[in-house]
Amino acid sequence: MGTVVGTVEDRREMFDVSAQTRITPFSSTNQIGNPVAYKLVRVAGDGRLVPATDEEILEVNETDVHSASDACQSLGYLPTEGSPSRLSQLEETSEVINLGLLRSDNVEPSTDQVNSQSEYSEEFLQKVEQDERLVMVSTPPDANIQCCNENNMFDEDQVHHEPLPFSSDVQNGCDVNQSNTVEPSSPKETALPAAAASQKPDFALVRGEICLDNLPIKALQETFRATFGRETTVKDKTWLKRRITMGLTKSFDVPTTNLTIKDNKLVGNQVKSNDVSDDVRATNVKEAPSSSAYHVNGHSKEASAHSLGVNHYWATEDFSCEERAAKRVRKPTRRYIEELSKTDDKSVVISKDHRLSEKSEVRSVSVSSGKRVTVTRVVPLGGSEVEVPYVSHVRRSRPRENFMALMECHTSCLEAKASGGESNLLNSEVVSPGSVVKSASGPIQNELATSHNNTNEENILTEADQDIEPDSSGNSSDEYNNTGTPMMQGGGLRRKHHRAWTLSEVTTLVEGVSKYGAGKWSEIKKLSFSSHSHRTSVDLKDKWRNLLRASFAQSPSNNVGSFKKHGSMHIPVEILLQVRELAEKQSLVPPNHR
DNA sequence: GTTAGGG
DNA sequence: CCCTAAC
Repeated sequence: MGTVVGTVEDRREMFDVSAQTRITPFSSTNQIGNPVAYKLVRVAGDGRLVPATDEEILEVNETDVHSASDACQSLGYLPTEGSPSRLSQLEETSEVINLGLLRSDNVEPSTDQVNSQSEYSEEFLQKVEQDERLVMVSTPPDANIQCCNENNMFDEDQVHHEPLPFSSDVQNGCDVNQSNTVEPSSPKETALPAAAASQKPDFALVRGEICLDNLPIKALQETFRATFGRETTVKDKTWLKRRITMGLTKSFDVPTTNLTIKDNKLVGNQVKSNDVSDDVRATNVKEAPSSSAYHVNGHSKEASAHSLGVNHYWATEDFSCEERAAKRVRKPTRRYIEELSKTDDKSVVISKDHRLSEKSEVRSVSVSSGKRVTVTRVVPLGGSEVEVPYVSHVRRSRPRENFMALMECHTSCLEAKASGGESNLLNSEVVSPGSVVKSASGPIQNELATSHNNTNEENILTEADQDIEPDSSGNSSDEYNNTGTPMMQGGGLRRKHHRAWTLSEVTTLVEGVSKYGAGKWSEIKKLSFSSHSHRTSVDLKDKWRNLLRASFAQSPSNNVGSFKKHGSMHIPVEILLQVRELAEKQSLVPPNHR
């Protein structure tokens, strides 16, 4: 693969984190378009990494901001002045704060960068040693496994391509690895390993797992600050870990792409949207080595794992767009979106796991080596953010209940005013919100009883009678008591208030439809159902829909007096026939005719 | 705020 | 009955 047809848009994929030893958070100190690079440092022998702290970031600032912008230019990515750069947009958009920058040394290592790098990697070593003493107490150095991920990847590369001079070094003990340097002959490779080896042979630059597990809270907080560019006062270790992990994870999300650089120029790249959208996971797991390749200066090095496990942000966006265009007229519901995002997130995690198992993971960020990454999400709560397991976020309960009750109360107020009288009813309803917490069983039985009675009585009720229907006064309080208790004894969710439609209601509805027309639900509600405080216009609509179904489901040959075979309520066939008649009539008659 | 339609 | 997009 590695075909190269690219659009300018796709150049951002150059920001493929690709094994950079740093990612670039946009810290508060350094806004938009002025990316600060910071290093992730692998701490001690176990492969754990911590992001650099602010001091270190500052150090980096001078050199790397500069080199980063160099990178942009050499890659053809121009954070156009005057208009906000893509990065800044990204920054604004979400938690995708950290978008890794492809460093220029991928293409064109300059001595400047090299120097600066070796400089501050030394500083890091010191820092690391401190950290080590601080936190690495219990972890044996030989636990250092994951840091070789990238190396393995390069190993693969070796198989497929030309041998890489430094790959063997790299594999032995996970030595310093600057594999983001594409040119093996770059001075960096000589400089850095030396520096690292002198102090800590085992020390490797980022390239693998970040283990936050054993960090003390303080360190976590610092890491947090380094990652997100802001302080945190949270002392919850778990929260911090997750938060950091998330931040880092997201920073590694970059689209899968093909991209070719030749002679320090971006020759082209290609996002085969089919490939991407087809099966992201497949791409992540296996395909990438062949699907995303960097060709630099004649050296062909596959960036596989870099762009591989990665992001679905853009990819899935395209994907879902396509899908939507194809078969959706309606906007996807929130539920749909959430479910989509859920599966998406899952796939990310899964893919990463896959890659872990394939030892080709470069950027998997897991909370600790063995443990699973918990998929969580952060929800704002009372000003602070709370992390919750990322299960379906669909609101199944009805927070709106009170609101609905009020609404209904309101409407019934109006109705009461309009029709005069019924102040008793009104009062009884208004009281109810205070008495929300009641056991559900009582009202239910009550409700059933009353509605049963109603059914019997209402057969002879006329519309005029309905104002004094026992229903009205008797049920209204029940209704609102139910409102507050959607939970049943069993703990399951139960419908808030199920009130069977009485025959009189049905007939009223039918009459209303015949008078005002189907679809004029609010009118019908207002004019015919004024006394039925509980049937909303939506209810009417739903009921009518059901009636229609019932009426058309029933064979026309049925005689009057026969009843629905099964169903909670027996709707006399004459009513069904009437419904049907109305339906047919109204479907023919233009709505405004009436 | 109402209506339509899926769930 | 509930939810929510669309109007």
